[in-house]
Amino acid sequence: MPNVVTRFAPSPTGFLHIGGARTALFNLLYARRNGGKFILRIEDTDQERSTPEAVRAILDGMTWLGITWDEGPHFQMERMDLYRKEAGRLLREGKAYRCVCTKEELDARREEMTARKEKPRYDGRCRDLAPGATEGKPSVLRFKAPRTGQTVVRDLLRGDVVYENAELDDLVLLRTDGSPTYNFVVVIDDASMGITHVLRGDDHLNNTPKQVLLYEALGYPLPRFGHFPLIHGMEGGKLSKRQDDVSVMAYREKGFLPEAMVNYLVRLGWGHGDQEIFSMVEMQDLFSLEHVGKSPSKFNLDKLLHLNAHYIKMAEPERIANLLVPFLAKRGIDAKPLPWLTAAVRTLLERSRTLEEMAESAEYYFRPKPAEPKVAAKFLTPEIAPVLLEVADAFSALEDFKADMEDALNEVVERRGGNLKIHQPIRVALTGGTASPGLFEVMEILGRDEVVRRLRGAAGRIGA
RNA sequence: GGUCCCAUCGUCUAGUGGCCCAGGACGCCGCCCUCUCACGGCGGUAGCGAGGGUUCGAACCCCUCUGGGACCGCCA
Repeated sequence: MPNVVTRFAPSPTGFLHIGGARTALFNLLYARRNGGKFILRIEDTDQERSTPEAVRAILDGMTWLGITWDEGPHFQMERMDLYRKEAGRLLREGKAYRCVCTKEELDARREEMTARKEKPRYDGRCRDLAPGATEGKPSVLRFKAPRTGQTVVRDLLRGDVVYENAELDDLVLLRTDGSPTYNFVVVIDDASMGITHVLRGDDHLNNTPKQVLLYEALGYPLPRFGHFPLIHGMEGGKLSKRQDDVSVMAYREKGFLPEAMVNYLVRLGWGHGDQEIFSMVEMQDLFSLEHVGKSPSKFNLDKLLHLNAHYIKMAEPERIANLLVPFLAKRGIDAKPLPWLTAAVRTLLERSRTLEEMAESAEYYFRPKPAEPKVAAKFLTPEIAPVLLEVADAFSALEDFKADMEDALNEVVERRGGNLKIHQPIRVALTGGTASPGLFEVMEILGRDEVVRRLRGAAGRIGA
């Protein structure tokens, strides 16, 4: 048995969330760093909201990011017998009780308490009902939590957090339909799977004392807990679907590389001196809980973009060419990952922050792109038209276009007096824009005939 | 409203009592490189939330305030 076992336990009710991905990553890294095991568990006790598509989405997202698990995925729905058995045990031992309060009654009481500015919670009125009193009525099983004393959560990141038991609730263990609730199954699962370190988001900190009490009631050994801060949206507050892309896969679709994503995520809340760039292997070697921050961090797209640009620059052009194909397809360009595409990609590597940007830039390699009227008016002037034609003629006479195009162009410039500004007009004629890779690189990719064709086409449009 | 957590440049962070009149990165600005854009190089901008302590000495320790956040469900 490894001395460290961590887990990621998402509920399959949507896509893999940015925050969830980081939680998974931290758990993976902590396990790896300590020679431990990382388990994936799907928390699907909420049958209303859980879907197989969401399970798929979570698995896909993790796989894409390279967050691999050693065991699982386990599904809670397959472990029902265990939960029922443990629930029965608590009931027999007098550590849980049947509660016949209806949802409506509970809601009404909660509202009253809120109106009185009290902390809304269960008042415990079914706690000491006579044994037969709940017979035949629909009921839930509640945990009989201690009313006095304190529960201490020993948190790896926050130190000891003390809760008054009087503040804690008699939480529901089994619903009316007999299905178990989150706080109950999470304890049973973590214990039965031998989880040694429960590392999760801050939003669970206030659940933890309730779970600690359950561990004690069930007679399980306590794991270590660690709660790290949440990731906030760009405008502050929770990540919101309106303002932020919360789904990991949305970033894949926008043309982010998984290694950029993971690198960005690991730096959100964790640091290692001044280092900014981390490979998965480095993270696994260096990660430690002591260097995880305690305050929430805001998601910052600019920095992600910068990291993505970095990784695109560093990547193998062949790989990027392959990844680029679907992005080109989205723009109606049917490109196979040919050597030619790789050559084109090579020219775009250091001027693209995402694959989407690269696909956009690459358009002129595949089809002529007309210049914007303003750009055309500035660079494709009537005076320049004959020069364009002259350059086209000079090019079309070349045997070895690649080797001689620069000289040929210079000769034309010399003939015209030497200080002719011809590069930008040619760039505009060829690419439709004023920004592109080096002119001669672009021309090499396009090839002599296409260059001549576009030059003549542009000159012709000036006349018209 | 109650309970709990948190607080260094706009943002991500380094910093665990003297090495810090606070370092790196993103962004932004300027310069250099240059056929454009980008890359790269160089330089700059900007911060310890406030007030009290403790100490010879505080970004680091304590208290109060302020601000932000989480949770309070038969959701997870």
